[in-house]
Amino acid sequence: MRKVAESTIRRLSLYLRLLEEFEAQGIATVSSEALAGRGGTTSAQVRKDLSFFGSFGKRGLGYSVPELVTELRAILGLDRRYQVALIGAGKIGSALVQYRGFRQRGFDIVAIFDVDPAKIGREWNGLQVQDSRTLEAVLSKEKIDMAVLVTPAEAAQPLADRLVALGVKAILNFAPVQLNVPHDVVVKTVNLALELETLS
Amino acid sequence: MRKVAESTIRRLSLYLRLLEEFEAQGIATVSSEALAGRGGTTSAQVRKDLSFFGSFGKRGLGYSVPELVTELRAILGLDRRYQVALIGAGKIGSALVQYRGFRQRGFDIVAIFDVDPAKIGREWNGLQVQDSRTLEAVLSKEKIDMAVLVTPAEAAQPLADRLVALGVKAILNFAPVQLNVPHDVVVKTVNLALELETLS
DNA sequence: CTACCTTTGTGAATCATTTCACAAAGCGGT
DNA sequence: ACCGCTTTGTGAAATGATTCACAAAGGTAG
Repeated sequence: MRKVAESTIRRLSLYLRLLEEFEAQGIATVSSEALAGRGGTTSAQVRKDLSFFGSFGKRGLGYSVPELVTELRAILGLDRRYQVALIGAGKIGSALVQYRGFRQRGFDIVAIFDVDPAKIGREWNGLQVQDSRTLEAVLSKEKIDMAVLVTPAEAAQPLADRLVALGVKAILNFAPVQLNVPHDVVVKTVNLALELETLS
Repeated sequence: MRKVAESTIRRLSLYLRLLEEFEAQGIATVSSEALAGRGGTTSAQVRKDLSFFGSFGKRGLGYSVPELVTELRAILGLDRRYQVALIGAGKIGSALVQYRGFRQRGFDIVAIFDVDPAKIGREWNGLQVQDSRTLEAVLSKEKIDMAVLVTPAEAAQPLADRLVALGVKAILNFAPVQLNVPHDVVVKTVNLALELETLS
């Protein structure tokens, strides 16, 4: 598969969400025009995005909603569940554990770590917060697909290094630092203050 | 000012953060090469980004750190403080209120709203959660610069409409929906599940 | 079977962003 | 004052993403 722009992937994700809404409303088929209207883009963009992966529509008719949902799930790798470790049991971490959107979309948080003795041992949503020092011991038994880093800036890089050493290939980083990782590891950094800055 | 790409703005924000680190370490001047190294980009990119707004460096020498910090703050509009209203006092909202990064970067949360009677009246970080129905009454007195929407998907659009009617020109949206607003209002949507999806 | 209407899929054209590459400029040493 | 080293600022080239526009295909009705 040739490489596809991140912006395309984001839009495919969006289409999937919209299609699931259509499906819930019992709508059986949808045109690129209709999808674009809901998604704030253009019909040509929708068709081009899909065309990177094949042709899923019927000319004159549009796309079958359930069929396209299935295709998009496969394209985005959402036809399976992912095991996620959460590193950092602060305020944001706590919000993420309870956030239903993750589980709904196939991401299961299966382990939580922190360095703070006051937090270690506490139960969060049925999971015990574990000591960060046991990261290697725990994660070599329990295989995870990705990690979410929610730590202070200075703790992020060392933890990222340890995760990489454990074979983790995808990290979602909420710490306001640029992480340095080998190029076969994907890092996505979300910086909340930065989002506000782009608005101002 | 001619229009500048959002990607440029994001990088400028990143440079500013890095420069503040350099400043804290007492480093007086920095080259585009050094900035690029820390920021995961290239020196040409750094220079091009800055060149949209003027020329701030000295050939052969580089950029004065404190000077460039000041310039970037001005460019990004971070040389003043912003009054922010938080709509939705759920888990994520609660995390955001306590998130120091916002205040540090010049964003002050000055009002919190929710519809849940169990939450209304509670104190959060020195602020009382107010009834969403009083949005208009409160915000016509207390002028705000931007709003952060942290509500369930179905509540987001009506609230966005009310905020727009109140003259709010910038909204940071955490609800997983595409908001419909007039084109003079800037909306930035952050979808946490979507970030994980682009990793998978 | 044909005419007509609709909507896809996709090259080509346009528009945007990034990278290249180099002249101009600042500094230090002699 | 001149030379050599460094680093900026910026047109030009290359690359990437979006939009256009239209032939091909599917459906329906007569």
